[in-house]
Amino acid sequence: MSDRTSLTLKESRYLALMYRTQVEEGERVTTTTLAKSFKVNPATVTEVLQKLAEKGLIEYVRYYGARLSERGILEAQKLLRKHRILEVLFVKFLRYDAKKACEEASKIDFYCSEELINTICKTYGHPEKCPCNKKIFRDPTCLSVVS
Amino acid sequence: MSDRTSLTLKESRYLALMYRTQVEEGERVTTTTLAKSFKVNPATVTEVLQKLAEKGLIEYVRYYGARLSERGILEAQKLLRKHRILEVLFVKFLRYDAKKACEEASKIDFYCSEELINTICKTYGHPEKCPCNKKIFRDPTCLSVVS
DNA sequence: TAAAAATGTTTGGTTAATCCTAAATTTTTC
DNA sequence: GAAAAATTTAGGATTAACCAAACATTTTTA
Repeated sequence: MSDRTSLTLKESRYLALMYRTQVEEGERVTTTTLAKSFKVNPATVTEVLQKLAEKGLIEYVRYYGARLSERGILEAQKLLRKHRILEVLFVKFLRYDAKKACEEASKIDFYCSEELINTICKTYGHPEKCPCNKKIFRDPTCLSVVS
Repeated sequence: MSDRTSLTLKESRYLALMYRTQVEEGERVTTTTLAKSFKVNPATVTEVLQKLAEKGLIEYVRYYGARLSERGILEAQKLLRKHRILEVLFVKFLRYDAKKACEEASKIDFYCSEELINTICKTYGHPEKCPCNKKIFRDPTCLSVVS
């Protein structure tokens, strides 16, 4: 059986989307919204939300909606950090445009280690914004500068 | 249901290992060998081999062993190409040592698009060897040079 | 060469992640 | 407050991975 706390790919996608709606856009996260975004049946969303609540990543109120917990926010930021650092790499190093960079980042962000991401981050001098100008979150362990 | 031909992560790992034993070391691939390598029960290996045979990627003879088919060889080379190109990137760009580069590449190789890999390949002038000196296979569609 | 040992397969499970439909429940809206 | 809309529950299905134990085959060895 898997950790009672580790995230699956889909779960992490839910968190990231919830982060963008709740924190970056200040809107309530509803089941229907998520269902539409992920093109799944609302019943599926409910299931995932319950799982995320069990794992302590969201506070979930039946028939109302969900809100990221402290830990949920941190997890979402971790994924978004990975995603955005990869975007920086793809734009700067491979000269991809922002859209393509985003697409390719989406395929691997979840699987990249934090260590790898931090190395890239250092290489680019700890960038603060991704190519589409969104904030890149700090990782407190990612501070030194490449000599 | 998934494609009758597409590969899962584990299946692709089996192919890559079979490639290394069969093609690069000229040895027979046995169920036990695979079971030990992947630390799984032999019964699990048999299952995967049957699946790979169904998908036309290996020729599988009960009680004897398996041998990669033409298509299996191509698939294995695709994955190994991705893996090795990533190693080049991590060693040259991030100054990782070969071992660390291999570890990090293993986490994402399967998920990287061929297009991404080809862009990296071009950027490094179509390298022919990975940091541990193994051959990097050519992708016929990866020919042009970055201007 | 026959029995023992090693190897490999089959059978019959388990678990986890995703997803669905239909029915039931709750909330919202008119 | 009743109908409409949103959400959840109940009950399933599928697929990927895995395992143990029983069985089959091949190989070794005495």
